[in-house]
Amino acid sequence: MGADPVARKMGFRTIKQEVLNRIRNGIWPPDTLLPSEAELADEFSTTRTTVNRALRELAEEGYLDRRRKAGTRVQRTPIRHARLAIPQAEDEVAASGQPYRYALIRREARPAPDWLAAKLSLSAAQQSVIHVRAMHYAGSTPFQFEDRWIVENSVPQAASEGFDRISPGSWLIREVPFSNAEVSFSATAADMEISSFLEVDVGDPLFLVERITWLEGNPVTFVRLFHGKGYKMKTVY
Amino acid sequence: MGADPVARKMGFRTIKQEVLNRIRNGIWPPDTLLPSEAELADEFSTTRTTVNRALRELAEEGYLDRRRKAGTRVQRTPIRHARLAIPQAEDEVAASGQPYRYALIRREARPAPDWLAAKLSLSAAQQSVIHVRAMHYAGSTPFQFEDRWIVENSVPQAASEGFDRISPGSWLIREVPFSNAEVSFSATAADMEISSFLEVDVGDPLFLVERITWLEGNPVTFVRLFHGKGYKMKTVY
DNA sequence: CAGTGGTCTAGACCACATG
DNA sequence: ATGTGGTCTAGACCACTGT
Repeated sequence: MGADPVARKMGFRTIKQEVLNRIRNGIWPPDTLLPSEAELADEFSTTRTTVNRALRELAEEGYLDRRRKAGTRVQRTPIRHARLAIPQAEDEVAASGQPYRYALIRREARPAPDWLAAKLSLSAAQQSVIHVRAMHYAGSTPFQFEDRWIVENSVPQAASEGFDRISPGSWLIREVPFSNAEVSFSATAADMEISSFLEVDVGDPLFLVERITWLEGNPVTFVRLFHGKGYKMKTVY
Repeated sequence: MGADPVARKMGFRTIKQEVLNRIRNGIWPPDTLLPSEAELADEFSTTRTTVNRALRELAEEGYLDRRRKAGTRVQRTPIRHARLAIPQAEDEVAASGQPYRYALIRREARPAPDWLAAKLSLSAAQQSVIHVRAMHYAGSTPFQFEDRWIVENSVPQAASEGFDRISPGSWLIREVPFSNAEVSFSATAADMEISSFLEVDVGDPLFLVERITWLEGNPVTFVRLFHGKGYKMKTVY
């Protein structure tokens, strides 16, 4: 065997695959120090640029750990990441082929409650918030109950928006498209109000998505999205 | 104004930022066709390689849509993706600083029930499965109830593993580290058995992770992970 | 067919972390 | 101090796809 007699096209994809194979076959067990980029480039008869891209992507995908001077090592436990889309209710319903409908329940401007001020670390100037509750439907079926708080100081335009035709989510994505967010997923029990809107029994388990959004360090919005019975968030990795 | 008088270091990061700014400021509204890589390279006094990396990453992050010949366009609705790690219970507990404990409840080899055979599209040779139920604890607190099915034909080594000292999850990651998976997250109600193990009331909402794993097209395992009260899966994006 | 992105080459300089 | 990855340059050929 030895070197491949008919060297195949050595693209960065081929190199990624070959490196994965060597890890998989135990040639490079976890924690192994890989040869340097220069050495690999030589072995694969290619340039360091190409090797770099292959290794950089593998590191991004969780298989390798790279550090300057220290070199490239095989991760002890490959940390796999699922990539999951966080779609708007509207898009999610539309993707299922059902007609989407939005309905505002209530919109009110008011001072931020203490728990919200604490949760978002609101400054004195950010104490004025807008509370919006709304429903999203897939056809005639309740899809999602939205309970949202918007920091007026961070998005002044919200003061003049009634949210009776457009959902706060869609509106925000248009007004503040580039933001950072912290999301959490959990299970919770339906309270009386939510159960009536989602048409489930009180106490029924609901899939809950909570998200805090910032724009350049300023808190923009906190939202709780309660999903109807049977909802599953799926992904592949 | 016009051209920047003191041109700053034009790395691919700077270009990414500048492109994002132009989208954000409405200079390049959604659906806009961006200048070609060559033109941008010229504008930023850099090479096409650098521009390519900037745009490629922005496309990967969901901001741009790139097609040969068609060019690069601004996404209508930026599709944001959250990257979330799918850790082993053991790692998750350890990360919280609490002592981890594993306890096997039952392990039994048996023919696959019909629903499982259907769910995994099991062939005739894959009808023999191992059913494992186990608990994961954080200190003395129940953390996770694991209900797992392993296809014996796909992982023959499982036949001689008792799973009384090592959890099926940890064992599988060692034996079959490179697999594809389909994951779903949902909320469910605790049944009598699970509620007793997780020390919650029957009917209480539980966060449920379900995962099907394949190795080169062959079904390896199906697992349901029921998480204790108050569990939240968090991520940032 | 022609224009665009996709990728590779060959070489260089630099930042950084480790020894 | 030195080796490694991080990044950039300048140029080239190719693959795909819209016109």
